[in-house]
This record gives sequence, structure tokens and C-alpha cells, in this order.
Amino acid sequence: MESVKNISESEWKVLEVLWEKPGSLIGEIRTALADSGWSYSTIKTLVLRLTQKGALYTKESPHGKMYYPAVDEDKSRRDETKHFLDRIYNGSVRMLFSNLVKDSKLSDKEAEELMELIDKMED
Amino acid sequence: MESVKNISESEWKVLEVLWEKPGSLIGEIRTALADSGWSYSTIKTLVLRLTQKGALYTKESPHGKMYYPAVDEDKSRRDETKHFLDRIYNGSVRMLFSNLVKDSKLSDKEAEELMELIDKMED
DNA sequence: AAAACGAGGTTACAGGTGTAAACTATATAT
DNA sequence: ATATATAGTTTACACCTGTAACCTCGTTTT
Repeated sequence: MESVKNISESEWKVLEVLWEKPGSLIGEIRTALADSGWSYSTIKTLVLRLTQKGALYTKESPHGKMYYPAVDEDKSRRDETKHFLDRIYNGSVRMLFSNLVKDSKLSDKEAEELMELIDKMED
Repeated sequence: MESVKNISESEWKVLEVLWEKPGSLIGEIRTALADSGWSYSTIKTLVLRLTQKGALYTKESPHGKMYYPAVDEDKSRRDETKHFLDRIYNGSVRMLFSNLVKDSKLSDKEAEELMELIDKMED
């Protein structure tokens, strides 16, 4: 039950469906992704790849396979977040925020408060 | 001088060098990336690709080409950030933070203050 | 029953990415 | 001047990713 690395952007969307409704049948995944623009084939490929990567597992049911996420949603998000922060902000939440604050409409005072809280948060 | 899309993770590291010291010669880029583990060849490839993508431009100098970033650092970071937020947190800074706060040592009260500021920031 | 549809499996194929070697021309060190 | 290193250019190559098609069984619809 581990952190499976290298989940692509498209695969992530499939995972989201299963976090939302674990045990979905392929047809349900399909309808959940109806407005993705993907063909049924594509969706099956993504599901297959996720399974091969160990990010999904299946159980047989009378109606076909039921698909379950094998990775935790919050954990996966945190992993992605860490990777993102490392990549773009040198691992610093503070740096992320000082950038975000730049095009926000927080007052200077508010911005300062925010930064203090963030510093506290980051140890 | 616009937002060039699709800068890869490796290319990003080269860009960082040039944001830090615009006008670097290839050799300087090389030394700046000494502990990346990349061969000189690899570095040249990355520089080439960035140039082809329009993310760098060059000026001739007596010592060889000088390389300059053609994209703004803060802007690029913000673009990446937006993409990340869309991908992972449904575009919501609030959701990102409610996740980050989970394994931080902020008190409930502080967490609440933080969230308020973030809400204000996001409109 | 014949046609259409869905599930599962296999195969495909182009473009991006990480990672480099090879070749050439020039500059530098010995 | 000769060997070496550097810069610039071209070529390579495997893996990942987006995006499917095709084939084969069943199941459902007409």
C-alpha cells in the first residue's frame, strides 16, 4: 500500500474517479469521465497502466471487475505537493506563498500575518 | 516574451541557473550544474531544447554565446503553480492548504486564521 | 437470431524526456 | 606544435505519455 510513483496527469484523473467511488466498474469509470473527451479505449488503457503500476487493484464481481485505488488520496496529494515544491520552490512553502501573495489583493498587513503563520507551519 | 509551455523538469533546472545569472556562458552553466550528475553533453542538449522552445535566447560574445532566459521567473513559477493546483487540488489553494496543515504543528486557532487569509487571498 | 454494445486483452504509434555519444572547429595548456 | 579541453551541432535511443484501434467473447437490444 505504498506510494506508487510516476502517475501521469491523465492517470491521475482516473484515480480521482476511484477515490470518489472505489469499486467502480469500468463502465462507471467511463461515465464518470464522460466529459474528458477520451475514447473508451483510452480509458481502458489508463486503467490498465494504473493497474500495472500497482496503483489500482481489482476484485471480481458478477458484473465484471471492480477497480479500487491502491494508493491513499491524501498521501498521494502530499507526495505530489512535495515534489512540486521541491521542483519549483526549492521545497519552500514560504517561497510559494510569497509568490502567490504577489498577485493577490491581500493588504501588506495581511500578507505579513499570512507569512508568519506559514513560517510557523514549516517549523 | 511569453509563457513558453512544456518546460521539463530537467530543463527547469537549467533555467534556474540562468535566472540566477543571466548571460552565462555554457561553461558557467556547466559548473553551476556540476552536482547535477549530468554529462556536459546532456547539459548542452537541455540548453538546445530550451532555445528551440524559445525559453532562452543568446547573444554572441568574444567568449562564446551568452544565454539568457526568455521567460520571467515569477511568471513561470506562477504558471507552474496554477497547473499544479488545477491538476491536484482542483485549482484550490484552500484545498492545498487544508492538506498541508494536516501534518503541521499549527494550533487549531492558527490554522483557522491561516485559512481565513487564504480565502481572502483567493476571492 | 442478427446486430450492436461492452469488457478484457493486445498492439500501435507519434511526440516528449532523460540521457548521452560523435564530429568539428577552435582555444588553451604543456 | 601538439595534446587536450571546450563550444557548437547533429544524431541516437529507450522509456513514458496521450491517444487510440483491433480482436474476441459475452450480453443486450431490436
